Amino acid sequence: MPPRSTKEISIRDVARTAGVSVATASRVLSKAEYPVAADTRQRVLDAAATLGFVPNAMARGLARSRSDSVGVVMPWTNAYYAAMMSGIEAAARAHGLTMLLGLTNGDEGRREALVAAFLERRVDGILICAAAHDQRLGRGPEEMPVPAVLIGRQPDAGHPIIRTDNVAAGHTAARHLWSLGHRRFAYLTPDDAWYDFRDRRVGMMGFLESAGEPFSVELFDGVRGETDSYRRIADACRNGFDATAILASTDRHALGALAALADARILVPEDKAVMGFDNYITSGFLRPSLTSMSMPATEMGALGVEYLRQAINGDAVPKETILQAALIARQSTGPWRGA
Amino acid sequence: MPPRSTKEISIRDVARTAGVSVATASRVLSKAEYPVAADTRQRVLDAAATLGFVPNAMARGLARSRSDSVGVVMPWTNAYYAAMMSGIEAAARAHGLTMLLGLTNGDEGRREALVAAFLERRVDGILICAAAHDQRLGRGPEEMPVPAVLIGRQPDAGHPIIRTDNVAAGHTAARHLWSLGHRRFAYLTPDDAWYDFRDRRVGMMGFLESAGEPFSVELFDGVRGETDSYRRIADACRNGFDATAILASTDRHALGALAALADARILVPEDKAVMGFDNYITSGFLRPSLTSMSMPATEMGALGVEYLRQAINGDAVPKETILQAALIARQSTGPWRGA
DNA sequence: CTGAAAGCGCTTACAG
DNA sequence: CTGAAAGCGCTTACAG
Repeated sequence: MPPRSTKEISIRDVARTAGVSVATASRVLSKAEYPVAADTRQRVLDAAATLGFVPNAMARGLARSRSDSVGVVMPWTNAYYAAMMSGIEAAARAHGLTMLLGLTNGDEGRREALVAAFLERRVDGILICAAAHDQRLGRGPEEMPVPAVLIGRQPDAGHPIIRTDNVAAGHTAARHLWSLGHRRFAYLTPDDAWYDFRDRRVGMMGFLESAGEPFSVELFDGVRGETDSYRRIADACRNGFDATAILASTDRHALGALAALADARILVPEDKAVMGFDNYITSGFLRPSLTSMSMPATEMGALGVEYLRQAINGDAVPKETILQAALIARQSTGPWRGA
Repeated sequence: MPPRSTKEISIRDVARTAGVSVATASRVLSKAEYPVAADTRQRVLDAAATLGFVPNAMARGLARSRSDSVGVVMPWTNAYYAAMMSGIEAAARAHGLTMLLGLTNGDEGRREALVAAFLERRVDGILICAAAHDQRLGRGPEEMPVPAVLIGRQPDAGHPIIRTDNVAAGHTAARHLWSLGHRRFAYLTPDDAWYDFRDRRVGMMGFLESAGEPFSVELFDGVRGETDSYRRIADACRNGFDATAILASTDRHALGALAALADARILVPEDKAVMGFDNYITSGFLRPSLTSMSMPATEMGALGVEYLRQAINGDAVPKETILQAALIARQSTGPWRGA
């Protein structure tokens, strides 16, 4: 492999070829508004094109103290975060920002390492997408030399935050099941340490307690994924599982539950109803199709970048923005035989 | 919002505080191996810590002509690419590389724009993850000032490429269905323009033609997603659909087919078998669970970064690396009543 | 083991 | 409308 030429062609070469100063070349190349004689401008443009000039963003960033980039820290790349990422990327592109992506893979200790790395790269802003379970407080605005925006419920570090009203989502979900006649509920969740899952449960309980009729709730916690969910519900079915409405804290949990019920020959929705959160793209094509609360992941991502841009421009940003989830009713919740 | 202090604390401040030259400060701060007197080193480290020094990666990159970053262009953030991204991010982190991410959203014209943007940022290498349908040739190694690696089948632009043997995957899939007794096949696909989907079909045909017994294949093409897939199979069911083995070019297509069959009261796998590609995380929890060919997406991503690193170091990289998909047999393909 | 100095490629007051 | 020059914050031969 031949060594790549050590000297890149620079704005100085462009200036020389165009017969102008570097200052002028810089102006036509990057200050659209700056007044430059038309023919001078053209000469510079031609020279740049001929030489195949590719401006060096690091040099530019160094000179301007601005990198036109944003750092994004995310826990994983599951469907929920993938949707968020898609919203972030589109908005970043729209604003001419490059997106630096870092994943914590559930190790929230890595979050600070990622933020530090982004800071070395002098990103203009940082987007921190919650791993819902982290109780740790990240650095606050004082220790953060650039604007940061949080997406998803997480400890209040003092940055603007965008999140979904999961209490309301849980409330809506419970009300939907209740309206179909259900009074005996089960709630499937990994852990109360995950804000979103706890909020959904709290919302459910809130509705039930305000409904003014007797009800029961069986809590299944420590449920990690679809496999866990499957096992727990399969076990329950063998031991007189009397809940008729299973509210799963995610569609993936719901999927495990649906599979367990199917294998136990329990009909959905005739015998028991199942409902989840996230409205995974696949959920409408399950049989029975899965009722779910659709989360505004893409919107939160796009809004996060928008806020970041505003903050970078020195504009004010709402301290807390709360979006709502939407009920997508499907076959898994009704018509229910008991109703 | 108070204006952020315009002057960041620099290595010069660290040097001054430590009572050494900038050169020495630089050496202890970024050349671990460089011989520096122990106490001098400590003074620099202390000064840096006290001042809260955060090295400026743009300045560093400018001086070293190296950014320690890689650009990644991806079509979307669906589950397949999300897995790939996860592999890329982990490998990049392991090598101390920052990942810049750009999405084309299916608009392959944007690929070149992304590459150009990455080049301005002077990434050390570029990973181009195929949108399988693009026939356009990207820039070749001559027009690419940094190493590039392609992931996924795409036109040969001359860069090292890592891909999955989809012909073999199609072959394996067909053989699996054949071994269960199926002779009448259907293949569901968006379009032959997508290399992966065409290769899977070609592999299937190759197996069938070599099997030495009569067979039939009904081709469903132009099938875009699960909704399309549902409609097409629902239609077929109404019009004497005689294939017994439905091979879908992705699990999402398979999902639509499964739903259509369920709604038409056609039993899977008793009456017809269904099989897909991708082995989506959910496929094992469908009822019937879905047999699928598992793609090495994460591995391809990780390997891509590995190759990039080698190329950046000037080491040779295999021109073409072909990984294999794995058969994950589940209920949707058997035991089949006809066998 | 340490330092002075040139250089990386751009931008931007400042002066004309 | 244009240019000379200083500066952004680091690295690295070169010399000692």
